[in-house]
Amino acid sequence: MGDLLAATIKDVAIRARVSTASVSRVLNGSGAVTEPTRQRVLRAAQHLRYTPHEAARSLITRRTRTIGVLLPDIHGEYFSELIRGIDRAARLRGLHLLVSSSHGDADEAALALRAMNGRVDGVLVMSPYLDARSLDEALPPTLPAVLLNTPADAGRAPAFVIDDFGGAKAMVEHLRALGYQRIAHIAGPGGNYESAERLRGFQAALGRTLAAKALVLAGNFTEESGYLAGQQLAAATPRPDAVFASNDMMAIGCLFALREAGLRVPEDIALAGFDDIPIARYITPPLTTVRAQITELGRQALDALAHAIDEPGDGKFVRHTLGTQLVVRESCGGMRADPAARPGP
Amino acid sequence: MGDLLAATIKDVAIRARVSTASVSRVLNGSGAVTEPTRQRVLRAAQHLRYTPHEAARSLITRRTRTIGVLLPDIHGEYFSELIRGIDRAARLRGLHLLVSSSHGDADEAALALRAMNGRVDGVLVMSPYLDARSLDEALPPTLPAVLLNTPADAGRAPAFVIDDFGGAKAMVEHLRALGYQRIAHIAGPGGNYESAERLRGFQAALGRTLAAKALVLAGNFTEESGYLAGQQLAAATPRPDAVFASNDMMAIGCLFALREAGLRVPEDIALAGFDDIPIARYITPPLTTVRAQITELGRQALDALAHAIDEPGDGKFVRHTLGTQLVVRESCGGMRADPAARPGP
DNA sequence: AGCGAGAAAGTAAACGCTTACTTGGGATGT
DNA sequence: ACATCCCAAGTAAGCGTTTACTTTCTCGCT
Repeated sequence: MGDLLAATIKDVAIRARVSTASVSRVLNGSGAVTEPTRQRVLRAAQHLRYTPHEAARSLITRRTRTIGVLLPDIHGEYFSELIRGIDRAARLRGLHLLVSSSHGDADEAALALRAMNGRVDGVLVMSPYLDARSLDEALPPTLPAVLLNTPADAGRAPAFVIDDFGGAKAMVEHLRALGYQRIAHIAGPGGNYESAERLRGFQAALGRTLAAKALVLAGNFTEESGYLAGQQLAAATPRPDAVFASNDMMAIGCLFALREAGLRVPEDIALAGFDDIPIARYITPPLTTVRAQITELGRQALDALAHAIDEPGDGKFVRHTLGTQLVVRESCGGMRADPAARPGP
Repeated sequence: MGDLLAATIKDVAIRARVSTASVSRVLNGSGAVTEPTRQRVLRAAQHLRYTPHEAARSLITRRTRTIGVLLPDIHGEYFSELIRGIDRAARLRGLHLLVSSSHGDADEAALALRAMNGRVDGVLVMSPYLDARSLDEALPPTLPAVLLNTPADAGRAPAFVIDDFGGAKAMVEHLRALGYQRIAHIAGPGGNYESAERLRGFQAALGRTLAAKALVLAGNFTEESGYLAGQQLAAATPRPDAVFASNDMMAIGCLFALREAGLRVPEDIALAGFDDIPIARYITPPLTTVRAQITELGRQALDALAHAIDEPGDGKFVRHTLGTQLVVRESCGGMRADPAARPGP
């Protein structure tokens, strides 16, 4: 009796000498069954190593217990922290994750989204590039969704966003309070919502006149783009006395370039980042940054999605903003006591 | 009227005034259809925003076009690089990824594996903790699988492993060649295959007598455990003159502890890691490490799995070993010219 | 003893799709 | 003009589940 094909509920039913309905009832704990029947079914199922075929099950129950996760092309620790938060929350609820990452443009994202039809009960979409219309078009109208770090006008679903504006503003205000005068910015990719918000925070903290003449370099959130920007900064005249990078990765790349150019951080030039990825505290000097609770963002978003799936038509498409926290370390000079600034037990 | 429920093939058929069979034929490009029919169907489908229900489709085709990815609790860039490699290769083949990460023990992994039945065409399992028997038990016997960094005796499926032993050995030999005498090791978690192999490589390079008295500290691949180990190392007498950490994350944590203890790297103590995660080149001093092509590992594994799915019963459960490469940077003193050692454009 | 209530188990109809098989013509060959 | 072949399109079975509905008993009650 080779088990070339996996056992089905029918096989179990035959072996246990009951109907498939009873097998189903036993396995799902629904309906009433006598103990002897229960035992027979359980034994048969175990013997055949039976596992229900999920596709068949979800066809009839209209539930896949899977949620789709659509991510842009994000790198490194930001990515892993986010997934970690989502994965944990999902596991807690017994949900599976269908992950599709590395989406450059809206078309790719829309395609991936369509392909998820019938595979997922809802989607978590991180689409810093998509505006409301593209999203509405891409999302099947029935599909519960939760948006992450998405522009404000994308009102088709609840959204969770990091307070990029507030965090950036606080950071730049901190730098100004420390006495830095010429603060430059390494921006994230164009058209990206988070990037834009952080830039806006940067400018808001500087005020109209200062912002107008501030040096803003283009980047794309990778270490490498930070490195390139760092080279330009080191060569600029007049040289800025502080740099606020739009994320930690770029700050780290920048740090490397600055050091190569013979500049000391923070003595010659202060450096700050955004995200507080785990590595930030381990570089030299430890990086002053804005803590964004990425794992928490993932967790909350998944919880909200799970809720939206269980209670459809709750209708309130609230936009939740997760606060940030200034983490002062040594890369900007003004070191203060801060429990988060040191690693360790 | 309202599209409370997503449109089905039937709706399309009715609207196009053809049978569902014809709709299916048009949409899948199978069978012959006249151009007028084709057009009608296409128009109807578009108008209804029809997307086939994947669960139904895979129920009959017995293909899900999805592969399961089972990962242990790995962190940071190792994780994201691996996923990136897998995701890219999957996208190229039009495959979806059902990801389940953060599995501590074998039981959890087995559970996750079972839950994937009927959802995936095959699985990619990274199970540095699982031995052959547990795996055989957990894996549905019919399910194509590819193993990642798994102990050698797990012969149920093809495996892709990093040459942890060779890489570690080469690194320690390099350290010895540089003249270091008392080389310590920060090990990875117990029971982990990679950890064990790297330790074995460390010992092999030292030779029996030296290995017997070498300082080996326990770690678990996190920065924090590296930090703790670093504190112990700084306090040890006699203090080692070099440390080989089982991965880069721990090396980075260790670096931080050493520096806190007032030690200079590499002058007072040399430091080396393993993996060459992207960040390794950006810390100070840039970390000498062993490059493991993690992205490539993911890519090759996925390709092999796709092949195993398309051509079942190919039967050759080969074990592929991916070579490593010594990346000499500054953390061990003996700086040499090496293109990989510097970042840049 | 007879009857109804309830519990346990079975029957069969979906779920949305693909596909082997059948049907119905029009074109072709003689 | 009639048989033959083929192509386009339709019919319906079946993928593995769940579940509403039905059947069959066993009890308890009068």
